[in-house]
Amino acid sequence: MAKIQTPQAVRGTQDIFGEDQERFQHVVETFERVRRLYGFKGVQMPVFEPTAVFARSLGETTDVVSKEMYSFEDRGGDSLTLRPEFTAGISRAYLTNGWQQHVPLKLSTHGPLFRYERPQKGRYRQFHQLDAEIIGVSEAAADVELLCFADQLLKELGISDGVTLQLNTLGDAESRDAWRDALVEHFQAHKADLSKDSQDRLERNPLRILDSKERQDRPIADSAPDIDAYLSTEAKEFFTQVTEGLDACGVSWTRNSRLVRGLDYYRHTAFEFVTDRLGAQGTVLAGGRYDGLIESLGGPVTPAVGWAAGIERLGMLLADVPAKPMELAILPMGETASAKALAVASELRGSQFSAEIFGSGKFKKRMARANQVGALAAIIIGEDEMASGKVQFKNLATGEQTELDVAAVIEKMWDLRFSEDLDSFDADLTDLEQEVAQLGEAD
RNA sequence: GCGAUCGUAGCUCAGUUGGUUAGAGCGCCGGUUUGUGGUACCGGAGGUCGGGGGUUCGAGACCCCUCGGUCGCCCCA
Repeated sequence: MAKIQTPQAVRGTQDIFGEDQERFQHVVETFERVRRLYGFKGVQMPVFEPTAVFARSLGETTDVVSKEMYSFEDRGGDSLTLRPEFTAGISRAYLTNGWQQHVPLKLSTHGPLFRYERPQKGRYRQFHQLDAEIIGVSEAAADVELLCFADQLLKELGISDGVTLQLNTLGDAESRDAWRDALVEHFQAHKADLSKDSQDRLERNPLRILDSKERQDRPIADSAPDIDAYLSTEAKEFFTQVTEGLDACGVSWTRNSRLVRGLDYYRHTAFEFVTDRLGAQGTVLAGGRYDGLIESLGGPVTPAVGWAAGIERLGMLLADVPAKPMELAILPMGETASAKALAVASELRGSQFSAEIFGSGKFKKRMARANQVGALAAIIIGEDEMASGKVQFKNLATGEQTELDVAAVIEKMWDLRFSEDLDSFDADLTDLEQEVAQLGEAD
């Protein structure tokens, strides 16, 4: 029989395992913990939606819709699309489930998204995001709360160093249109000097010329008018409330008047947390206010703000994530002991201790393995122990070994776990004391 | 979609102007040690040199195509 060629993984997909998985998991767990602190409810969304959900909300002409979506016909002939982002699906759910009754609605979710793009580091065809949205609040307080959440998340992940929050306002619809006209006029006057890409953008998406990376565009983009002169009184007031709110919460930010969004439904606040540590994929978390989106899906005018963050990108910025060590390693000797090992393992696990059986291979090897997984102790079960009903309990830190029954093992483990916690508490305390001492010296 | 660059063992990489049986370190398995973590020493497995075609007496190396990674552009988290 001819041997078949093993199929390859689909381009731009990843098999996340080992250290990468630890990083991924750590990002998600931190997000889940912090979002509760802010009272965001979790929500699970379908991975695919009718194509219209994204086509309408993102706009038919955007790159995402026109060339990056995974769209297909199902067996019933309906056009479906693997979600390229969360916001549109959440807005659809808000309308189809009548979630208006829960307003103000604070939602968070995370999961895979799909875009047909050229893969690079930190950029995949199936990628994963964290997402947070506040629907139904038109006040700037929602924008501030969302940004505080984002800021705290990055701090708790330990990656806020070198990441800056860039902030801008796009004003309300009226301000935005006035500014847009002024920009088009400005760029039209310099059209001949713009790059070819930007000349295209002038037709399609003039705001985007502002953040062009093309060298020849920079002088023209830099000399373009800021929105400030075109902001209505209300829009100006809104932005002031956002920035004052951030200052009050101790969230640092910088104004980037060139930061824009291409889509029409974006209003007021636009922001990006940016790092220079990821090359071209510098944006780590981004979002803004999208008061016009739900209306574009056929719903009532509904204010909303949200952000999304790339899990892979956050994971890459993380310092080493220590793997959670296994607490107990069980080493049975021989057939009957193997059966006994399973029983002992379930008893230990039932008492909330993590335990793994290393049942095959050389004993010496298994002992080394126990050490490698970071076990606090090894439990050895052999002929002698089977007879006595006890096990050998070896503390792997001290090398001390005693014969105990399982109940005594559990007791001993509580002590061990407690003293571990105490040690790490002491370490934290020492760190704190040092910080305080340093602060004292600084004064 | 455009441009550039790279692809040799599980991983990180050597491999001379084209020349015999393609190497090293780490990791893995085994032995010295039949029920105890480390070190050392010894041994072993593991490669259709990403894939296909071409040039040549001879290709891991040169040419073409293709797949994939990476870096820019576009777009975006």
